[in-house]
Amino acid sequence: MDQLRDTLKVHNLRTTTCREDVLSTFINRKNALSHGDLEGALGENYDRVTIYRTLKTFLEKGIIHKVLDDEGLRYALCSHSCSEEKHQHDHIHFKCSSCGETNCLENLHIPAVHLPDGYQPENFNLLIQGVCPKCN
Amino acid sequence: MDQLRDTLKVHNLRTTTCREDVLSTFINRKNALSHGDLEGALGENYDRVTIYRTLKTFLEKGIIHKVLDDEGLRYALCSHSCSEEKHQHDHIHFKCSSCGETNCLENLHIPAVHLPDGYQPENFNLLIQGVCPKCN
DNA sequence: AAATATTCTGCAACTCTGTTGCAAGTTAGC
DNA sequence: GCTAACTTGCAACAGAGTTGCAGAATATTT
Repeated sequence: MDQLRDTLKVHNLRTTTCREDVLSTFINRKNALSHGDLEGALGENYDRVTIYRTLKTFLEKGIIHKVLDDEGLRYALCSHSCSEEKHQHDHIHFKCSSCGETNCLENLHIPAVHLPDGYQPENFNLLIQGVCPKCN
Repeated sequence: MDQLRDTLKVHNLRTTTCREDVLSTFINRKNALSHGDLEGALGENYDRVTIYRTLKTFLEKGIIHKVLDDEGLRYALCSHSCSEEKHQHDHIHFKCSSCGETNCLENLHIPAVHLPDGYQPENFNLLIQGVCPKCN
């Protein structure tokens, strides 16, 4: 897929099979993935450390973003072009307590919150846990 | 402090110095604490494992709740009486990117969100990162 | 197409976080 | 005070994440 290479190029990253594979794993599975998920999917081909570093690089370049979770950290693709300079996310994350999948609800935005004086918000993260449509 | 003993008793927990100390640490510092914070404060008196188990117990009994965070897990006191059966939290967490403290904004509630059909929400967690009044 | 500079990868080693089993110590209730 | 039930500390382990370094791969220049 040339699209993978393009994405990497746009973010000034060299094309390597590991990066292509990690990226395409994010694209194919659509939910948020942990390092462990990726290691499970690609671990035979790449070293643990390489996967960690790939995630870190993607994070810095704005290709993926962190998804907080009761039981750890996951990552999901940034939909709108985030950059090295600024991540901009205001969508909601939903974690299913039945199947365990976490997904970005791209269409739902976090409602505005009026903070008391003195608080300067920069970054919002809303996680909703419950049962997803598939498991319902 | 008898209040500490009372709190423990209410939740059917035996009075031990470790539990009293952990509880009073949460009461004195008012922000959310990680296991590491507690180990720093009490680590010379108690074993790491004991602190872990104390946190786990408090969590199950509804004395503290989890606070999600970019860089790990913290815990904070439940203000309204949560129980073993049900935790009920709808307040907002604010993490200061300058001093690193995370606090519960007890007075601010998470705004209602209208989820698409099929999603059954059970649990909300909103983390706002930015600069707090102290660091502003 | 070859040489070079730059960047990535794998390995080894390590740190930090969190868990489990078990024996010894402590608490609460009688 | 005695007993049953619970809690703690220790040791050992599992998992998550990081760092340094040498060798391999990529992009670039000629």
